[in-house]
Amino acid sequence: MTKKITIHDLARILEIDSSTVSRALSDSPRVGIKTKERVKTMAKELGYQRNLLASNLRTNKTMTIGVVVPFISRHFFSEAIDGIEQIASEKGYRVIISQSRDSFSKENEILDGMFMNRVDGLLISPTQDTRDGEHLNQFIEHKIPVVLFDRFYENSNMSKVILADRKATYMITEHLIKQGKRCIFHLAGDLESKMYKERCLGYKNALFDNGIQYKDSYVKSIDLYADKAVEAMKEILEDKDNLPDAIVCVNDVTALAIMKYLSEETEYNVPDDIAVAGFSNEPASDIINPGLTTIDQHPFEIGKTSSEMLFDFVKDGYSGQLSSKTVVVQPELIIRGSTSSKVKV
Amino acid sequence: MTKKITIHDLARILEIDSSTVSRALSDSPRVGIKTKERVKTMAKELGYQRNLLASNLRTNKTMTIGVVVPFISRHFFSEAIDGIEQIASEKGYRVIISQSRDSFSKENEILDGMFMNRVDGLLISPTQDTRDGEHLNQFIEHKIPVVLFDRFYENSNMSKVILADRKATYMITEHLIKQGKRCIFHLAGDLESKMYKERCLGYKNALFDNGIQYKDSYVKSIDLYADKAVEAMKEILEDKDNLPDAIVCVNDVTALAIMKYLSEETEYNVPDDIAVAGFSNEPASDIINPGLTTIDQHPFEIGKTSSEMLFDFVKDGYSGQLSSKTVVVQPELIIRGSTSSKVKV
DNA sequence: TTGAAAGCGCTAACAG
DNA sequence: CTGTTAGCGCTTTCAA
Repeated sequence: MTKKITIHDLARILEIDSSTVSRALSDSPRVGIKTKERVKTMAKELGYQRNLLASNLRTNKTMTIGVVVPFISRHFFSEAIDGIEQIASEKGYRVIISQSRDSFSKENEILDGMFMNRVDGLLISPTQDTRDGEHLNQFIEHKIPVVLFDRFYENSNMSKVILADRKATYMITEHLIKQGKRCIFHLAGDLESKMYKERCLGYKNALFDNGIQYKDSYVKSIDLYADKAVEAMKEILEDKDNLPDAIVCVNDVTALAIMKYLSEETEYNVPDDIAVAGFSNEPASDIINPGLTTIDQHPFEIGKTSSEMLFDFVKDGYSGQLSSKTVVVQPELIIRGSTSSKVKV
Repeated sequence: MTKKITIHDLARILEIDSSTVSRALSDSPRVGIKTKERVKTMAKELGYQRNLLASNLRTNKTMTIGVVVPFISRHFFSEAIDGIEQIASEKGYRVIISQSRDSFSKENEILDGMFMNRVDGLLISPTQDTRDGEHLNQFIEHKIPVVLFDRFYENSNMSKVILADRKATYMITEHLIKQGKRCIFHLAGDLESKMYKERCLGYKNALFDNGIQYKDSYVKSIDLYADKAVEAMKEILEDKDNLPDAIVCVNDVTALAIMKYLSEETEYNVPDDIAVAGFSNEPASDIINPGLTTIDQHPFEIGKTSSEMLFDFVKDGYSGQLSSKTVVVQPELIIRGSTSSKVKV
């Protein structure tokens, strides 16, 4: 193994001091132009690469931000990460990413790891089960900026970038009502979770505001998997006296599963008998026929925005007060054939 | 800002030496059980978190591996990363991920950064344009294990985990032939790229082995975007004397776009008039109707396998020779309605 | 079982 | 413009 070159090696060869080498390599104005060149040339020649561990230890900065998401491979998060990464790399920061797999204890481990690695900032979309910000305290205490995105817990007075979830389902539901739908069901997620609670609220509010009757049995809270969704739909369809003419799903995966089920295994037509709406605008929702009406959450923008907010804090060194900022991203209703036969496709 | 606690702080408070604290915290047998407890309790109480920068600098290990992919948000890669992350976290390693956005210069920057951060190993799926392993040399020279996955360049004698691409398109094409298709087109990617070249070869070989006639005009090489694919398809359909009865696409995105185009804007029926096959088994391909016949590349497995291979090297410290291992993952043909009306849905 | 001391590679006062 | 010196926080010999 070729021993790694250090500034001392360069210094010895060039017969100057290692501090001069260090300055030369970081383009300090306090070193002669000729020496600078000599150093840089030699550095290149020997394949010198600065040891960031040492450098970071010394400067107490890592130029690295940590990103924690439940699942990297989820469309929403991978898009958001894309946005985050773009901003970070523009600012010369590196990004380290971990997934909690929606496990609170894993999330804790990750956060400890990131703290030990001395990230300069943290972007996190907490697990479903995260009910408070206790585990983020070590960051706050040491003035390491934290920005939550997409998901957050109640009463969190931390900075965050979130979607207007309530408004989103409100928009969907209102749209369905305008289509003449009157018996609108809602396929919900875990209602203990702030996000799904909000989405459910938007749905209910829209019904209420439009004087549409609502029954508790219209809301089904399930584990958000395709098979669970189909199961729930079957149950719903069994009650012949209370058939839905529309269903607002809390995400696209379940909505798509239900559409597939309806078209392949039942006689119900989408959207005429039963309209189906999703949430997320997954790529697949534009590919199927009819297309799935859904909400675009602009994940890429959310990533960019939260990242920009973080860097504002990083730059100012949290100088101001612990000002907690909240940016609410506006959802976009994408109307496709699954709720409206007037729409082509 | 609460000053960060160090082992020296603990040492001072407990009136012992910092080296003892260090040993206690890393559970060295060379420290008394009682002291160990005292240290750990106090550490917890004060919220001590080891500074990994210092620790890593000292031990010259970071317990971190680097992962470089073209696009994080691409289904294949996010699944692969999932697999990688799983193995790494089992072994107690952290993962730092970057995307090259298929830019060779960005890839180079990333690699330099990872080297400077002293990753203990590297997993990389190079850009399209990467034609040699020059920029990986610094890792090799310093005996930092490198494993390529999915993509690789020609003549690379580095360890890698790849898909049997040629076999995959061979399987697809053969399947189409068995369906009675005779005029089979191929929508290819950049044929300078090893991977797409291989896929094209598989297609050609299958035709040849089955005595099916082949013309150069059957292969269209395009930029792999949905709109380009539709464009190419339109062109193909213009030549009424040479209409295809099947088309083998080099990925799902293009295949799905073509299916959508055919069903919405033409009279051609899929699969009876024109069968369509893709490559990747994107989630959408199972959701549309008819389903898209495609290849499952087992990205999660590829991630796991390459990660396991890397850790074998990391563990052995590259001890053996520079043995370069290659694992070829077998593709799985997923037959759906887009190529076979006998398959339900 | 514990302490003393050195040093990983780098940066940044301070001096000259 | 350059050198000297100290030290970031940790681990690890060596010595007791």
